[in-house]
This record gives sequence, structure tokens and C-alpha cells, in this order.
Amino acid sequence: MAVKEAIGRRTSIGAQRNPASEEAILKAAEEILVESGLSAFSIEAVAKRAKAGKPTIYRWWPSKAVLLLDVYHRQKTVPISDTGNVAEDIFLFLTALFQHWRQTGSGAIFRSVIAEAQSDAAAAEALAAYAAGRRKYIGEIFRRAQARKEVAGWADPELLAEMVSSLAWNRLLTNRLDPDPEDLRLFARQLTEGIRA
Amino acid sequence: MAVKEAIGRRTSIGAQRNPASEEAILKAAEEILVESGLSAFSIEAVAKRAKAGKPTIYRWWPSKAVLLLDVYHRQKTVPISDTGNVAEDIFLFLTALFQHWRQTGSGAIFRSVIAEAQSDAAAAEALAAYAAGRRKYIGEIFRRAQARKEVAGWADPELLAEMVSSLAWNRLLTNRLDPDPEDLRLFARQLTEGIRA
Amino acid sequence: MAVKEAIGRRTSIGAQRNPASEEAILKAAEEILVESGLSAFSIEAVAKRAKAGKPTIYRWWPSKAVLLLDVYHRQKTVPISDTGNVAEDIFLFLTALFQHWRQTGSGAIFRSVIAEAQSDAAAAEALAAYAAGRRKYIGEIFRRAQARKEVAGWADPELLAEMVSSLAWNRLLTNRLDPDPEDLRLFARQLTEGIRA
Amino acid sequence: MAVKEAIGRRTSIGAQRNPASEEAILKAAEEILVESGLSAFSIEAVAKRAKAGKPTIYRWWPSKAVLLLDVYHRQKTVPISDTGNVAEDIFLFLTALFQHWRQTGSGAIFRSVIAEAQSDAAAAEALAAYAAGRRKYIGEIFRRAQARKEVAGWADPELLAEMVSSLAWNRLLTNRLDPDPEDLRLFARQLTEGIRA
DNA sequence: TTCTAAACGAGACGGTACGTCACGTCTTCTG
DNA sequence: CAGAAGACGTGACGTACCGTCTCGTTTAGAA
Repeated sequence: MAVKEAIGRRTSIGAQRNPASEEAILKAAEEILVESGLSAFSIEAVAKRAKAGKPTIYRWWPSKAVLLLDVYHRQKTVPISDTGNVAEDIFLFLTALFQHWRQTGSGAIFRSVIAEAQSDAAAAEALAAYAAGRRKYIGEIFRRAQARKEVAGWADPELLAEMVSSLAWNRLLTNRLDPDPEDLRLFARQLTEGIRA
Repeated sequence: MAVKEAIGRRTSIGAQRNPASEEAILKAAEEILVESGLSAFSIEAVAKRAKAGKPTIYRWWPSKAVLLLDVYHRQKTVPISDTGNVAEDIFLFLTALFQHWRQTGSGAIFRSVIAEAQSDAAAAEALAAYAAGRRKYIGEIFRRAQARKEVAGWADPELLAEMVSSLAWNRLLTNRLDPDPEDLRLFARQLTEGIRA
Repeated sequence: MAVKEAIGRRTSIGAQRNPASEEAILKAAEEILVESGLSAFSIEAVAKRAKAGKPTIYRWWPSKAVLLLDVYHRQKTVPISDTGNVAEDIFLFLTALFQHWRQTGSGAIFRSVIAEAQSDAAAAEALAAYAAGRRKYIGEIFRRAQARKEVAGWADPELLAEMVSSLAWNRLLTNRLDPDPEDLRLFARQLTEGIRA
Repeated sequence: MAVKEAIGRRTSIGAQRNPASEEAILKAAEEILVESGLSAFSIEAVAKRAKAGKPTIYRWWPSKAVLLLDVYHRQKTVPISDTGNVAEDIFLFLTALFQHWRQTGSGAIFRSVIAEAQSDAAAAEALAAYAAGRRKYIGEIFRRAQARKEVAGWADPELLAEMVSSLAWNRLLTNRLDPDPEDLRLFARQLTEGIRA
């Protein structure tokens, strides 16, 4: 058994999706994005790198944007911590997120998703849904803080979460992921303490 | 005699840039972006609509991204107000900005600029510079508030401005410019009062 | 069900050259050359007339000159006769050749090939090879005449053939294909009898 | 007075053609043809090399072909000799012509003229007229031979001249100007002695 | 002596065609 | 019958020249 695979050619496994092809395509797509960015990301290039036929890609991913999103969803997500201090939680989250984006290359992928969503309706919808999910997820930090009375009841956890993720997006989209801890600490303080004199 | 026959034709005015062509090209580019979005925005389409030759466009705008930026810079900018109340100033600015983006179509243009900057280095640099300028400009709201002791001295006006503009970008990029005054008011309150219990 | 909707459309027949496209392209190219001449002959025009894509043309014909040669090679060649009289053979050949060039339009095509060969190295080489072949072919007239002792042994059949084809080229290139039988008869006589008093 | 001319800029000399410009343009055109061939020969290139404005060229030469012809007419022509032996005269003429074409680069220019004449009507007409003149000129060799009874009266000097110049054109157009004296001697012999056994 | 007319260089203009790239669709062949 | 391979028509890319234009300058010759 498994004699043929030596030549490396991937072929049909019957009337069903071949996971090896899916994997190869997603891997190739991710590598292209991380190595060369969105401008080098074409179906043609992905097919060539994955040694897949273009129709195979189009069969399973109706558009470039959908493939892009699939690639992004394969990325690990950054967990939120629960130190009991909301400012610290925010600071740790952003620090970890920026590092993740920088080191794994998934920042480049996410930038591409956002860019693509500006001209592709399907990608826009998917991005909106993803962003909403992230607001809910990050909002947990503030919900927990409200529960322990650290944060006022009138505040809106999801709007606060949006302020956090907005800043992250902004830094990503303008190439400012450099790790300046003081900056992020100040952000967390401003957000939590308020800026009243 | 010899009345000009090709009445409407724009031609050279000597060895110098023809402002009429420049104007026609920028106008055509703007219209395409507002009417059909970034995916319809091609040099070819702009040239056709402006009744200009492609080389004329390439002569003055080395890349699509540069043209895009030029189009955006033609847009009016939204002024900041000075009511003496920082929360109110922020609220008014965001309300006016969102309305401006929605009604003039310049939101669509700016989205395109941000998207383009994710794959074009020149656009990225220009966008970074533009964003820095905007942070300084919006930061004025907070600098004035610090001057009148409404805002604590330890806060950073530009980081605060970044929080404001980040939120605006985020809404723009995820198609959420709908005018919900309460939401924006809450944002201004959270930012200024702080969220401490 | 699912009757073909785009009835007339030519499309891929798999990972192989589509003979229908090749045929359509060569036919379109020939028609343009015969109808409008070399100055109207552009890859763009051929593609449009053949309802083919430009890349399809470039995929199979690396340059305009190569396509031109392919078109010429589709033309029928004029046969040489064997009347037993060398002067008559030459006369008949030239008469038939001029008529062929005039009536089928292949004269226009060959003119174009010669012109193109003056600026394209590949075409020059192909033309040189073609001309050599023709000299050998026409030389047969003289070789046969030498065999039957009608022509002196010291004469060079291929150089004689070159004199015949040179005259034909010259007439073609200066628009003098008009059929003046006496002229061609005189040419044949001068060539064969010699002009010694 | 006359201070400016130091910088070398050529300018108007009043409402009349400036011979310096004409000279510079023809010189530039010739150099381009000889150095880089017909494919590099564009009005743009000539203007740039001659440091002339394009309108100056178009003012005096309505088309590329006309300029090409003007360039060719500047070339010296090869004289015919009168040795008293028609075969020798032909041999000497062709030898000198090929050497002239090879060494001065005027062969490259003439090739270009012929090529251009295949798609430009004005050039075609001019070339036809030029060729007719050359036939008359070369025909003189045979007319003189007829006068001294070396050549039969029934022969047509201009048709004979055409056979000579046809061969020369053929060699030029197929890159075979290499000096093979024996070949040309044989040509002269075949033409004059006749090839009868 | 002043003014006019035309030539000069420069180079921008609206275009056409170039040769290349990627698109998304199609068909054939292979396993 | 899915998958690879790759050809197909489409259309945008960025570039090279085309032939025309207007500019500001220069100078000879007419007024």
C-alpha cells in the first residue's frame, strides 16, 4: 500500500473532497500571503504552488476572498487572560495579539482579508460577522470586570471591546505593530481610568 | 474662418501639464469610485471616462495608488469644533465625519485608499503620513481640553485621537456608518469619563 | 437538458491546442493581409477578427513574423512544368506564378513576409531558408535540361533559378505583376539563348 | 552678439527652413538605420537623436517613408565602368555595389526603403520611380555593348538591367552580400554567353 | 526701426498596438 | 468521477510611438 505516493501526484479519492488537496491549497495560500503579501496572492499562484488544478480551487472556494478567509480561520486565535485587573487584561491581550500578528505572519493575512472586504461583498459580510464575534469575545474582559464591580454598569462591554480591536486594526493597517509596551499601557489606562482631570 | 471643428477635444497646451486633463481625470476617477467602488477602478476605465489617453494618466500618476490618494486629497476635510466640552467635541466630530463619508461618497474613496495601502508600498507610506497628520489634527481637541484642565495632564492627546479615528476607520471598513447617535455619545462618554466603577 | 447556450463560442478542448482556433487565426490573418495589407496587420486586429484572445495567438506564434510565415506556408505553391524546352518551362512558371500571386492574394502575403524579414531576425532566417528551398525547386528545371543536354554543363542550375526568382521578387516588390507575356518570353529567351551577338 | 550659440542649441533662423536642422535630422536618421536597423527607426528616435522637435520633422517630411527615401538619396551611387567587355562591366558593377552596400551601411538603408514600400503607397511610388531610373542607368552597359555589336540587337537593355538589379536586390533582402567573386563571374557569364549547350 | 510671420526646441495631448498577466470556464486524460 | 493539467476568451496592465497641438523663443524680411 501507499506505493504510488512516491511520485507525489495527488489525485481523486472518489466522488468526495480530497483533504490532502484542501490542505495543500490552504498551506500554499498562507505561505504566499505571508511571504509576498496580497499583491502576489492569485488563484493562479496558489494553484501552481499547491500543484493543484485551478478548477479544484474554484470547486471548493467560489472566490479569492472566501479562500482568504479560510486561510485566516486556520490561524490560532489569541486568548484573553483574567488577571482580575481589567487594564492588565487589555494590555496583555494587545501585547499578545501584536506579537502573534508579527511573528506568525497572520497579521499579513488579516490585513489582506480587510483589504479584500473593501471590494468583495462576500468577504465584507464574512468580515463583519467575524468582527462581531471578536467584539463579543473581547467584550468578555469587560463583562467579567463589570461582574466584579470593577467597571461601571452603564458602560457597554462590546463598545469597549470595539475600542480595543479598532486600535489593533488601526495599528495593523498602518504598519505600526512595533511593540511599545508603554504606549499600550497608556492606552489601557486611558480606556479604564478615564481622562478626567 | 477655420472654426475649430473638433470642438470638445482636449489637447496639449504646449510643453506643460494641461489642468483640464488633470481635472477631468480626477473627476472621472472619483466618480467611478463613488459609483462602482474599488473593483471597477482601473486606469483603463478612468481613461475612457475622462476621454484621456492612458499615457497621460501614467505621465502624472505613477501608479493606481497615487491616483487614488490624489482623489482622496481633493475631498473636503471635516472640521473639529470647540464647544468647551471634550465629549461633545468628539461626538460632533464623529457625527459629522460619518455623515460626510456617507453623503459625499468620500467614505468609499477612503476605504479604497486603505485597501490599496495593504498591497502598495507607496500608498502605505502615504496613508501612514496622512493618518499621522489626522492624529495631530484631532489631537487638538484633547490638547485644548488639557489646556483648560478638563483633561488630565498625563493623558496623551495623540493616542486619544488615535482611539477616535480608529473607531471611525473600523466602522467604515465594516460598513457600519449608520448614524446611531446614542452609540457615539456612549463612546465619547466612555472615552472621557473613564469606566471605573 | 442544459443545451449549450453560447452556441458559436470557441473554447478550450482541454489541455491541448484547439485546431479550430488555429484555423480561425490563420484565416483571419490571411484575410486581413489580402484585404488591407501589411499596415493593417496587427496581432490585435487578427485576434479581433478571429474572435480569439491575444494570449492564444502569442501562445502559439511568438511573433508577428512567425504568424506571417505560417500564413504564407498555407498557400499552394506553383508547380514547374516539363515541356522539354527550358525557355518554355521558365515562361510557363513565371506566368503561372504571377497569376497565382495576383489572383489569390498570396502575392500580398509574400511581400509582407519579405518586408517583415528586413526588421525581424527570425523572419529573415525563415525567409532565407524558404528562398534556398525555392532555388533548389526551380533549379530542377535547369537540372533536367542539363540532363538532356539542352543546357551547358558549366552553368549552375541554382544560380539560374535565382535569376528567375529574383526577377519575380523584383516585380512583386515594385508592383509590376501585370501580365505582359512578351516581356516574360523575352526574359526566358535572354536567359537561355544568351545575348551574344 | 552671437553669444548664445556657445550652448549649441539650434534654433529658428527666421521664417525659413534651417539647413542645420535638416542636416542633423538626416544624419541622425541615417545613423539609426545603419546602427540599429529599421525596427529602431522611429520619428521619435530620430527627433531625440537629432535634438530636433517632432513637428520640425513632420513639417518637412510628411511620413516616415519619405524621410527614409531622403536618407537613401543622400547615399553615393555606384558608377558603371566601361571596359569594352559587357561581362566584365557587370561583374565590376555588382562587386562594387555589394561592397558599397556592405561597407557604408547604405545596404541597410535600402533594405528599409524596400520594406517600407510594401506598406506605404508613397514610398512604393518613389521606389518604383527609383528602380526605373536604375534600370535605365544600368541598361547603359548593355546599350553600349549593343552599339559595339557585342550584344545582339533583339535583346532589351532595360530587361537585362533588371536581371542584374533583381539579383542584387535578392541578395540584399536575404542577407547574402558576402563577396564571392566566382559566383558573380558565373552570373555575368550566364547572362552574356547564354546557357545553350 | 519696429513688427510680423514662420521656423525652432520642447513636450503634452488623445490614441493604437504592443506583449504579459490573471481571471474564471472549459475539456481531456489519468488513476 | 475527482483531480491535474493547461488551453480558451476576456480584459487590464504599463510602455512605445504615432501624428497633432500649443508654448515661448529666435530671427529674417516687410512695413
